[in-house]
Amino acid sequence: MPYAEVFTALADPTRRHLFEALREQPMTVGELATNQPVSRPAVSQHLKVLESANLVSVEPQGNRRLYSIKRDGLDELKQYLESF
Amino acid sequence: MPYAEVFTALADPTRRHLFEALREQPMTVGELATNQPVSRPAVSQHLKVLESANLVSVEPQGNRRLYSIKRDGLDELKQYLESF
DNA sequence: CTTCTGCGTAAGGCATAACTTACGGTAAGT
DNA sequence: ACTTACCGTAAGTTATGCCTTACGCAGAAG
Repeated sequence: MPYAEVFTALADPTRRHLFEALREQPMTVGELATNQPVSRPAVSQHLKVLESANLVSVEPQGNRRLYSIKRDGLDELKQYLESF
Repeated sequence: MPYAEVFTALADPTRRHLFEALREQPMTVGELATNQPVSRPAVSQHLKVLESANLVSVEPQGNRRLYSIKRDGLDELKQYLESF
C-alpha cells in the first residue's frame, strides 16, 4: 500500500507547504527553508519523508540539491481514491 | 483548507480500515469494532475524526448509531489533487 | 421500574513524530 | 590552501496522537 506513505507525508502542514511551494518551481533546500517557520534541518527531514513517499525527487547540482515535484505519489493516491 | 483534515484522518491505518469497511455497507460502532484490533471507544474516537473530516456520516437509529461513507471528504481531496 | 445494550466522553499512559542545536562532509569561491 | 556556502545526519527534547480503563447517559427489553 504505497498510498499509506503519501497520506502520512501530506498529513503534516509543513510538508504540505513544502510540497505546494515546489508546485511553482523546483527549489533548493535553502530556498524552501527561507519561506518556512522551521529550521533548515527540519526542512531536510521533511523532504526526506516526501521523497520516500514518491512525492518529490532530487537532483544534485554541485553544491546544492534541487528538489522538484514527482507525480508518482499523487498518482498512487488518485488510484486509491478511485476505489471508492 | 478542508482537505487538511482529510489527510490527517486517512493517515492513520485504523481509520483507513474503518473507512474501507464502510465501503461495503453502513455499519454500527459495535460491528465496526468487532473487526478491529482496538477497543470500541477507540473506534468511536476514530469515527469522530472521520466525521469531522466529512468522510463519514451518522444516522442515529434508536439505541445505535449507523455510520456510512460520505463522499464530501473525498471530493475535497480530489479537488485538491487537481491543483497539481 | 429495573436491567441490559450500545455508545460517547474523560483522564491518563505511552509511543511516535516533529523540532532544535551541534556536527561533519563536499563543492564553490577567493 | 583556506574559507565560505549548502546540505544531510545524529542526539536529545518537546509536543502530539493513539490507546486503554472508567464512567455516564439514552433507548430497548424484560
